[in-house]
Amino acid sequence: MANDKKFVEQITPMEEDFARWYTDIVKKADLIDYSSVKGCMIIRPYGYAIWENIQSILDKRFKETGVENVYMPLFIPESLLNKEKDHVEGFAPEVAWVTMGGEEKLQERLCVRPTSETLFCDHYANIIKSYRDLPKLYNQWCSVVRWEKTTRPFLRSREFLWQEGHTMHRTREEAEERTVMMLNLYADFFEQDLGMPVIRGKKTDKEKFAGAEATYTVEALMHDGKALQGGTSHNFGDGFAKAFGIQYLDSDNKLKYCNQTSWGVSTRIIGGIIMTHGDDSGLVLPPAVAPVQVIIIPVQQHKSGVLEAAEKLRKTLSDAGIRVKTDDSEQSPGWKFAEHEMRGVPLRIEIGPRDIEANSCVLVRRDNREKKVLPLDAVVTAVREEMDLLTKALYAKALENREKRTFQALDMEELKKIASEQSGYIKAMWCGDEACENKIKEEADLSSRCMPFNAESISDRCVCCGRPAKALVYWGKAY
RNA sequence: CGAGGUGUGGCGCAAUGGUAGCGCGCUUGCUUUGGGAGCAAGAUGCUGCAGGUUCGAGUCCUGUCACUUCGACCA
Repeated sequence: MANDKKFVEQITPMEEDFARWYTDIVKKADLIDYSSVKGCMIIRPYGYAIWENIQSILDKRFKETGVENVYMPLFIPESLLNKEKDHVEGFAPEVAWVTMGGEEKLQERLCVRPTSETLFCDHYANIIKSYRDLPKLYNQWCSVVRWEKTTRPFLRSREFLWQEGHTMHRTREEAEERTVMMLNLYADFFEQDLGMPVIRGKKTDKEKFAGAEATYTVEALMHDGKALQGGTSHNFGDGFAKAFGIQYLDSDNKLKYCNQTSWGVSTRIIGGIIMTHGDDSGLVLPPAVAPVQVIIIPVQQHKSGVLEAAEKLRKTLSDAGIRVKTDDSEQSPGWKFAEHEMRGVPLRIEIGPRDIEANSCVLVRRDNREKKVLPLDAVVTAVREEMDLLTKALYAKALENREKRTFQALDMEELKKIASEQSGYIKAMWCGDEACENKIKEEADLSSRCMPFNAESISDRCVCCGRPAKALVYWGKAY
């Protein structure tokens, strides 16, 4: 029965319009608000708390590998940005410039960082002298600006929050090792904490980072079959080092160029979480990053003892390190159920007179709405267990979606046919020639997502030109 | 940046060029409370912004800004 009230609060069903479903969720779950500058979003407390959780998990793991946090300036002088040719060409079309200081025109215009390679390099050139100074493992949490034409909350905004790690190494091998290490760190985070299966692989030259020798990526597939680049890790070799003169005196008394990496993930992850796990009732958050992991809903809270029992339960869970809140607002229980489901809270506990009498409570999971009656003294263990099961269930469901949406093609006809009829990944062999990549983009509207590590071979011919194939590529449409 | 769509109380919408209205939400009171509760009484508006046409503009025209969809470009 769609009474009016329910109808008004409803979000657009995914199947009807995925894009609207997405914007409904970011707005109605109070993740963001639009600001007065196009493409710059206000990340509201509930949305920012998700980011804080992502930050704290990753930051801890970075540091476990020896990484130190630093802060670089917001501005990059034009001359500095221009030092590495591929890099400028890659970013020039989308940088914002500061040309005035107060009322006076600046001698040299400054760009608002779109990424900070150049700043890190400039600094590293000053502080690295000897092999004893290496490696340098720096990271910064900051925002960057890229003047995008079309913008979407979390997925593409003109200013976005991210972390960018920049490391300097003695050898190419050591840099490569770091590049892969960070990619795997991201992949584990996506899979184990966020319940998002990813494909680890290498970007083609066309898709790699401006100035990089190799770009590795973790690619996730969204519910609608579009791909999302979750995080990237780049091996720069000594390209930037040569452009910026970053040299060290090695133990053999020879002056050598450093080898460099960079790696990053952004608030785009939040968009990925929404589009991977969300459903028609709203957001579904993986417990690892959910601002509230358990919401307690007192039932018949005006009756004596109910709020007290809820508070006791809240304290027990909170003391066990679980992020928990009680909703003791005046709304009806049914309203609260729907509200917290919309906000993606992973677990709900209902407690009312019936439960109190039986010394129990009702635990409900967000993903499948399964209810369990629990004795009060078993709550902590049960909550931990259910959070774990829920993350695994999210992963399994997302993996199922990806498998359902992964196809393969042996020739162009097949590729185009699948691309026009289906939405997802298409596996196909590739000769390595950018001309074929461009042709696939033009004719099938697909971009190369990545060349997975340890890929199988489904043919020895390029899907496009029929020449001998060099790699298996996952093709798709991306956010 | 190209083509479309939309801007009206907090939210969702309505109003042949002629007194801006409805639903939700909000406030107050009572009754309710295990899946978006009920009744009653209230409050809330420089119609995105700037010009123009007109006796009169939410409505027509021009410009501008924002959001949005689809393309081209990108984390």
